[in-house]
Amino acid sequence: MAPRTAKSKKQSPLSIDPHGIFNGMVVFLVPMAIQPRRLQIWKQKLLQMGAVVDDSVSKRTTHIFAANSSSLLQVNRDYLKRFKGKLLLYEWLENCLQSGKRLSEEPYILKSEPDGADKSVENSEKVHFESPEACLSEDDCFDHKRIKVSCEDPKPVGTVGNVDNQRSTDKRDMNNKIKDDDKIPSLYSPPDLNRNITEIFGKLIDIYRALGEERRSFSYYKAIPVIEKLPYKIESVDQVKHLPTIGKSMQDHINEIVTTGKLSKLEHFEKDEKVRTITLFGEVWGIGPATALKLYEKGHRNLDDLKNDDSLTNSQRIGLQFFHDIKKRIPRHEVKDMEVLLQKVGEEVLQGGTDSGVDTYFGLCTYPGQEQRHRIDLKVYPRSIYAFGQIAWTGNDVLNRRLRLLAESKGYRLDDTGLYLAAQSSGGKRGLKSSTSVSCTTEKEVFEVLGFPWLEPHERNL
DNA sequence: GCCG
DNA sequence: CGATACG
DNA sequence: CGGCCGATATCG
Repeated sequence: MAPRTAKSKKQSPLSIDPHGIFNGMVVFLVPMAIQPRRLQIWKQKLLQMGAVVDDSVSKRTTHIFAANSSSLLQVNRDYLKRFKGKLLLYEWLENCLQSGKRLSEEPYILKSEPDGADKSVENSEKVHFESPEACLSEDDCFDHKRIKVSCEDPKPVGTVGNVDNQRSTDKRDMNNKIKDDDKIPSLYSPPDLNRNITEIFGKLIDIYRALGEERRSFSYYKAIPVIEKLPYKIESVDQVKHLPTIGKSMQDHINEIVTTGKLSKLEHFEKDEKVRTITLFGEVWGIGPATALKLYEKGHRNLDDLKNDDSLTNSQRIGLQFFHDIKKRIPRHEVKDMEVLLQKVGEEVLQGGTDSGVDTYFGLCTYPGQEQRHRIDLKVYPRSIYAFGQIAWTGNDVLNRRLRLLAESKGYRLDDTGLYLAAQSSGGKRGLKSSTSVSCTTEKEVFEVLGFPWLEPHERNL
């Protein structure tokens, strides 16, 4: 069994903003020539942002959306004749969502053909195409257009379980420095057009956490990916009003940032010596608010002071030692390579003798708000390997060396990637529970079972 | 911090 | 175990 | 107002 399976995150009921940019609209969507999935997304967005979506055209309908004029044949003629609202191309919707604004409808108006109902020439002119020669038929034109405009709907569900592909462990893969994520904004490369905001929010995460305000910190933590994935640069608060996780306060902050370029609240924090110090301490892997405060009150004021403190745990010591390295992001393609390697290593180390086994948790986290983050971590435990998101780290050098050795024997160089393999094994309830009745209750036992020489913590050179 |  | 921490 | 992530992972 996997030590952990992906959490199937239930779709949080998205908040509905009756004053969103689509407010007042009563909409009918012509499903023809549209992928059901896209339709579903649009419907959801419309609802979310103040529109009403009907299953049929009625008197109250204000807007009908269609992919093209032929699609309108699906709509009852009589309804269409009486219809006084606007007939629009779906493109309008897409562009509104992309820009976050309610755009002018005029360029997107689709005329209904009262009679004859053949392909309308005017329509083609309303929406002009960059390469008309490529347009064999109207439908082709729309498809063409749609492909260029639309971004694939990224379904950020992490792949879970054993790797099913990518068996090759050639160096070729490692050296393959292709930037696979430059062009298409997707899950793996969010547009990130609002770094001015997310950067500041990121600092607030650390600050509030260091101050012990975990809840508040977590709010910013959740807000960042929401902002990160926006396909447009925020220029006004209005573009952000409807977003989940962005409430009054964050809106104010965003407003201040986009208008003044800074956030006085952050600057205030950064002027405070104590806040600055404990925030710094809190950035050390393994040091949280409680410890940070304790260290501060002990009189420590910088990282060098900490190095001489003997109260640090093993993890914290490593966190300190690799203060910068451990924050580095590992490119996805490298992580993928590592995973393959680690999987093999794990199999060798454990020889398939456990029921927790060597599983990989690979892909993007499905934790709330985290699914769009552009990062991947690797965590390696004695019995399991997690490819997880941001960093790989270790607390134990024995396994570290062993893995590194194996890695290098296969032509990988782990040093460059800042890969620190974890081996903070814990015994107890998380010991090896195995169908083959290998059971350990202490860390030492685990090591013995794994065939590692046991070293007391103080004997482990780091 | 946000949300219900 | 509770406390603490991470992403 | 009160509750709020993780079938969290680890440490002492």
